[in-house]
Amino acid sequence: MEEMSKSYDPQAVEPALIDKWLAEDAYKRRPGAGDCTVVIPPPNVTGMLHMGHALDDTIQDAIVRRARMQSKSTRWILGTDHAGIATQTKVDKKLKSEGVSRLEIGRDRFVDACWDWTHQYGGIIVDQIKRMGCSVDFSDPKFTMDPAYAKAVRKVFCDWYHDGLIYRGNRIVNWCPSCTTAISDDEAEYRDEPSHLWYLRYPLSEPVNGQSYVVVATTRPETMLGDTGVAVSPKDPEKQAFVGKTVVLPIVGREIPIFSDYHVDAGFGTGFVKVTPAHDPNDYAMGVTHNLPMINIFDEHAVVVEGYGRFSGMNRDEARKAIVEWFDENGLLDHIEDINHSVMHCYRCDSALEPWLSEQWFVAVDKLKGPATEAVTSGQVQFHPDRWRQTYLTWMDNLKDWCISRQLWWGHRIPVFYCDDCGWEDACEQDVDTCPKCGGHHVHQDENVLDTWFSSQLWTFATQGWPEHPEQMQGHHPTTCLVTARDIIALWVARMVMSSLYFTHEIPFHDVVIYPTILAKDGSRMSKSKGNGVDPMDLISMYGADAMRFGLLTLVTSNQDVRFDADIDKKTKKLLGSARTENAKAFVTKIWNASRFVLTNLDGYTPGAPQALTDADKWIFSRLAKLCAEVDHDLDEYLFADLARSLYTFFWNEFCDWYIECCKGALRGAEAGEGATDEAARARLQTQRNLVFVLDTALRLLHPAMPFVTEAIWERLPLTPEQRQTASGEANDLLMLAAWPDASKLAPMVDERAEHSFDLLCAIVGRTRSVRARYALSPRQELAVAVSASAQDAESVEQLREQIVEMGRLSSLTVGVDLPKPAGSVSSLDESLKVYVELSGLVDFDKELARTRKLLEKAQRELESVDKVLSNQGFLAKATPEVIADKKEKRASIAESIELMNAQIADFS
RNA sequence: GGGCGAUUGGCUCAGGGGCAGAGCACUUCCUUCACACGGAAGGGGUCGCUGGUUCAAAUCCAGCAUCGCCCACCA
Repeated sequence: MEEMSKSYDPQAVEPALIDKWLAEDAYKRRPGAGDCTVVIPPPNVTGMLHMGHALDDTIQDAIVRRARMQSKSTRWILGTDHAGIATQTKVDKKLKSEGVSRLEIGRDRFVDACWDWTHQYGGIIVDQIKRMGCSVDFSDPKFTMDPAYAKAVRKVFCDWYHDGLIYRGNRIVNWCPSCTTAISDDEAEYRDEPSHLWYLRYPLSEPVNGQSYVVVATTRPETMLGDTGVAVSPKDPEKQAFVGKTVVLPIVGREIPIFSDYHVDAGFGTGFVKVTPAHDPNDYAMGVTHNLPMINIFDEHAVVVEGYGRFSGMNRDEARKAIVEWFDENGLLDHIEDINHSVMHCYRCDSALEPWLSEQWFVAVDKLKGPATEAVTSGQVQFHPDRWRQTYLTWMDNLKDWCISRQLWWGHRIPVFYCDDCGWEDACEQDVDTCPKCGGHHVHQDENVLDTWFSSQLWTFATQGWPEHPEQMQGHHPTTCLVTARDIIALWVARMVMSSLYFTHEIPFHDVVIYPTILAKDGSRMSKSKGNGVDPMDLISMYGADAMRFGLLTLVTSNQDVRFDADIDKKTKKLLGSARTENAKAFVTKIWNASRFVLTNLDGYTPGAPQALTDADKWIFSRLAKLCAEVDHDLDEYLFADLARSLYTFFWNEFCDWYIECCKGALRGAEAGEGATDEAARARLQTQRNLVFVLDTALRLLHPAMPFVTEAIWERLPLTPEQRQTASGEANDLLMLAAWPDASKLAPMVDERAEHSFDLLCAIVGRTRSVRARYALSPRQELAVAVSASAQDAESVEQLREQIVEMGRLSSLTVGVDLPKPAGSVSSLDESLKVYVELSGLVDFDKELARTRKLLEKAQRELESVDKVLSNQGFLAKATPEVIADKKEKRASIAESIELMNAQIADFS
């Protein structure tokens, strides 16, 4: 076995292990007892891995790695999303930089360019996922535009179309004039912008109550060209006289009616609202109710269409300026107010969206939302943390029909075919070129493509052979869990539940794990434009993948967002470091070094079962058994911060700080050469076996969080082939496939008595260290210690005598029941022991005297406060017996401590 | 407007009726043969504010303040 290098270099070890795992086919889907199926939330092909992905994938890997070690049937499906708008935007930009527009090259060549882009960049994120150590099935990646996937998408569309769930309609949609596509409500972003409220005068056809005009307030003066009415509130008595009258629309000269509608808020503006049904969702609703004409004044680029004189051909901003000027010049501009106006923006290109009347495809949701609600209220689908259930249910409750058409070229084209000759129309799973009705050949397909979420909603089953090979889903659907971010609970999670229930009659997953959003250190969202984003690959190159993963897991609490502590150079935007990840890196190094210590102390080792020789062994076994149960619990409940904390505390603060130190004596014992006895040699061997056992088990438990360093060490452990077997008993030499520790088998090792004994050791050793530090004694200064204890505790201390003397650097250790205070000793109460450290001649007792008096005062104050509680009748009557007993015990301990201090003061005075 | 979260040491965060915690940073000591990416010992907090419930509140409840997120609306 290769020697362990003095320092651990993740940059060398990690890539080599990835190659090894892949070469040995360890990532492949595995048969087994029990199932663990996870689909990776498909990142956009255009993307680079960001912190959200890194966290998402780390969580999934931890889940999958444990399941694999348990020899469950694991299937972790990899894939990417074609991301319609995102990809089209990038390809558009690329073409533009080459001096071509997509309109010039046409649809087919543009789609080819998108495929080229996909092939060129789709692999980047997959490589990054691989570098993180994610044990996803790289051999069978999915893509939402794969031919098989496309078939699934098409079947879903056709079935819903024929079942009457998909329909076409004229609707106001959020139109992006730059992407020239409809954007769903969920994809639009509101942003407050300083703007104005323009008060415009609309002349009445005939005066009303002596008034010759009404004043309307608008933030969009340019849309007045399309006005077909003026509305007032039915609750506004003063305005009722105007209802039924008409105004003459300036510029256009159209006579339009004044009517009353509940949409109008009498208190806003003047109480008169201009109504533009083709360019505002509310006005559209009023237009439908009142049968108003819907006049579209903009083309797809938000440029004023023909027929409006000099205003035609102007874009929105030009038209606004020109129209306001016109009103001003003609004395119809009443006044202008400043206002903060929230404007919808395209979440991709950030252009202001235009409410625009157009023909779109919709999914009717009334039949889908009931079952999808039921799946969650019944607990079949569970959210972790549970509170996200409410987000899901609220959204489901308010759900409106879903606009699924997008005016893009990149995506699944809507499979509806039209016959130009006879007007036939149908959704078809196969392309059609001859009309089945009239036999004509003038058949064309709908130009629109589907919303990206329409295809990704099928992700759990379309990636598993549905609909052509349903047997592939057998035993792997519903999937185990979906790990994702909270901002797509509605966009994606909810839609997966709806479509899965409809088409597979199953929920898509049992558990939905929502992790906190990672914010920058200042609490703002990480974003490219702000330059405050952290690239996970930078973290990996600075600290290694294990450290990044572990650091990320410590962040996964039930919070809804967390700040990542990375410092970024403001000028260069370079990552300077992250304390959290740095600490995780130190932990990786600690694991390496502790293991190196164990492995370099194995001379004469032969494998054998662990067996406790001392309370120290019993203690660490007990702690290990508890850790194992804790780790299982944390993974079962998706409590990753707790998982990381448990592992860290056990390995560093218990195993390294105390147990290994405790073992050093026994390991050295037999090295004394000729003097070594058989007994010392036996103790040494058993200590080695115990160390290997604890280390081996700990590495297995650490593996899902930190796969690399644990695998690198484990291959060097002197284990038998049986010990290396998989959980199902197959031969194996990878930790990744080795059997997961069985908590129920370790449970008998829990030993509360031994844990108490070991606490006594820590107390005595800790006290001597503390005394040395206080009096600036050399760490090498040996001290004589006396301990007064109960009979049982005295026995425990005797049991650990060797370890205490060694670790505490004692010249002598006297143990007894009711032992008197040795002269010249400093005393203290630690745990249930009175510890006397003899310091005659070593220190200045005046100093100690002053310190003791101060402590005594504090203890007396404490005693008073405890006595106050204990004399409180309410407390005695209502507190639980345990709490009262604890309090009494505390009082006794303070009293004892005071007694000790008094004795000490008497001694030193 | 509706909902949710946060507010605990200088920083990033745990905890969740009965002794206030971790990591980083800070102070002192230690290069002793696993580890200075280390060890040991320390200092540092009125748990956002105001009330209430309770024998007991950092923890539960109400209100307030600040920060943030989601949903809806915005002529």
